[in-house]
Amino acid sequence: MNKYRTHTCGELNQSHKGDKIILSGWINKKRDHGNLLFIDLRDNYGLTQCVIDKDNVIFKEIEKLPLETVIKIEGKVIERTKETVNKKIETGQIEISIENFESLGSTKELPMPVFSDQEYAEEIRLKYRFLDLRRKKIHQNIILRSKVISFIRSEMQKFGFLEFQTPILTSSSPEGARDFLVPSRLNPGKFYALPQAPQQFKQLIMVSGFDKYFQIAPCFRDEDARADRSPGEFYQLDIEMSFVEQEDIFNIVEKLFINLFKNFSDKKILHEKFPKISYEDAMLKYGSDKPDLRNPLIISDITKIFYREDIKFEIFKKLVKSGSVVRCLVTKNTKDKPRSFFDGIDKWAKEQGSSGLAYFTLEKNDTISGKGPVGKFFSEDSILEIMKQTKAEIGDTILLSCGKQHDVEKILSQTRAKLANELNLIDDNCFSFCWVVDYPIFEIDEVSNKIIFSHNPFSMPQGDINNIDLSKPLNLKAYQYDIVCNGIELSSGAIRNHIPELMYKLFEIAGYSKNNVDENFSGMINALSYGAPPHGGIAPGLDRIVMLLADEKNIREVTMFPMNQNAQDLMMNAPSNVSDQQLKELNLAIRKKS
RNA sequence: GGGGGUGUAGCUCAGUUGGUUAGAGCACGUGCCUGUCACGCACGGGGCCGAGGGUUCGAGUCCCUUCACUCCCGCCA
Repeated sequence: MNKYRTHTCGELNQSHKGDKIILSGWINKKRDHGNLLFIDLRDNYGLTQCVIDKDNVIFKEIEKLPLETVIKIEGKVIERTKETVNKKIETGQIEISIENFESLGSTKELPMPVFSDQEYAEEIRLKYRFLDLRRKKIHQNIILRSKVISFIRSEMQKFGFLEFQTPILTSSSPEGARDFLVPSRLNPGKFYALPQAPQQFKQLIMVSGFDKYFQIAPCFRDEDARADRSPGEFYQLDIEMSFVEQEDIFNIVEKLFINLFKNFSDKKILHEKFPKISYEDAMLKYGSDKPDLRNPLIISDITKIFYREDIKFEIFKKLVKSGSVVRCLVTKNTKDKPRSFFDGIDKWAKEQGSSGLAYFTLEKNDTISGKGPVGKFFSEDSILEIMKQTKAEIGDTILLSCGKQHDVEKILSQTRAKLANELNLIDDNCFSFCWVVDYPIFEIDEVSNKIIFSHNPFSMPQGDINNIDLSKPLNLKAYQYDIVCNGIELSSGAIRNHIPELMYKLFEIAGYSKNNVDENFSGMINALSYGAPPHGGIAPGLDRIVMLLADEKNIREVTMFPMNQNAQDLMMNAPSNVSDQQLKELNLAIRKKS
């Protein structure tokens, strides 16, 4: 209790009847009857209706206050009559009879209303974020975020993890995303980089013997934004453990996630033991390494069928002979969908940059046949074979894509999501987690045609580490894994490669010489040479976890002060120009645009 | 870097085939109203129709250019 309030706006009820109280908060809403005025007073904790009539000398004054003025109200708690109780708010059993008030903070005309469930343009919301954050939904989202972080901290500590901070100013690394750079005043011409993740530090923490580490870690990547990706910065629950195998990490993370999601959401968790899907399987069955398992549609490879004589689909057959694959999706019982539906899907697929989708619906009269634009190319026998391989039944529709494997995977993955959406196949009231495992260490870069690391260069190859066959690098799998929930990639992690000699060999395959590695990863490689424990970890994205729990589609809805798509903070005017003096101290010159 | 969508009052939006004075709700101002909780009623102020150029007798509306925001692709080990 102080001079501003005896209670909050969310706590008064009949038990306070007759009490003299003081509340402070914002004027959320006024209902002015001329001789009787209702004010809904709002603070972080709730709403309380306050009432005053014209007999009070301050009536005229308080009547004039605009919405969102901050006021202090002194008054008495009155029990409402039965007819006037408001069941929609916590304090609806009572109201405050206003005896006196004081304006604590006046307001200019509002650029956006606070009391409204309407959607507003992003620009105005970000510029006046402090107003936007007063609004109920986003206010609750931010509170949820805080509670989620507290919960995670307490769980991790219970599991025996220690929380450490790692440097924000560190060195640039050649692998991965574009770095944010910070010029060094004391070392002219040199730059720090903000960490893309505390990857090397967390491994160094293990080498230092701390055994189990976690951190709610800020990560900085200078890449373009998406709805589920903030520009600039985001947070990870960074975890690393010593003397562990992949399965140990899985156990900890599954426990944490099940507790977390059960605690903060009523949605059903489909598999409490997260299914494990190999990268290869995921790419085949879902066309993506972040499959939404709520979606029942599965992709099948039917390339081989196109070698049959009794299929006359010459375009596909020709492509298959030159190395293309044919894969398909099956929609159940869609025989009554109008032709325009599937033509629309085909048209959409072409707009996504693919060569389109062929389709036919399985029909049975005297014989089984394919109905639709390309159905006539398939004999009854060939259709039976397709039905066998895809488990399709009469009345189902087969949608086919033919092309390079990578392109087919991509378009069928998108089609899978689109069809599920349009056919309403996804139960939005559940969470479906899975592990994607067995990632390849290397892949071929499409542009340069060279072998590059497909994910993390620090991951441990699978197999006997004393005797790994490096002759076919593209076949090498890593102890590398992702958690996916409802089609959203929540995190990736790995058992790390803690053996310098092996690391040099892998880097060599990706085109880095020993000197090169020594230079770029000196901190890591040096540390690993002085008795490093086997270790591994993972780093779930915190913002995306909160997004799922808050049931939001956009990451800015769970971020307090986000930047816009062009990485600008409209409220603080960042980034901004700096003085010549500052530039001079940093030995920097701005190059004029040509 | 590329593609899509949007841009009209402080906010959310409508605006017909190109037609004379650009509308509504909320907010704001004035007045009326003693039980509302999205209070109600009346009146009022408020607009470079994102910007620039063009077509036309005439452009919020059609064309071109450009800017801003947003979604997607590229990118994000």
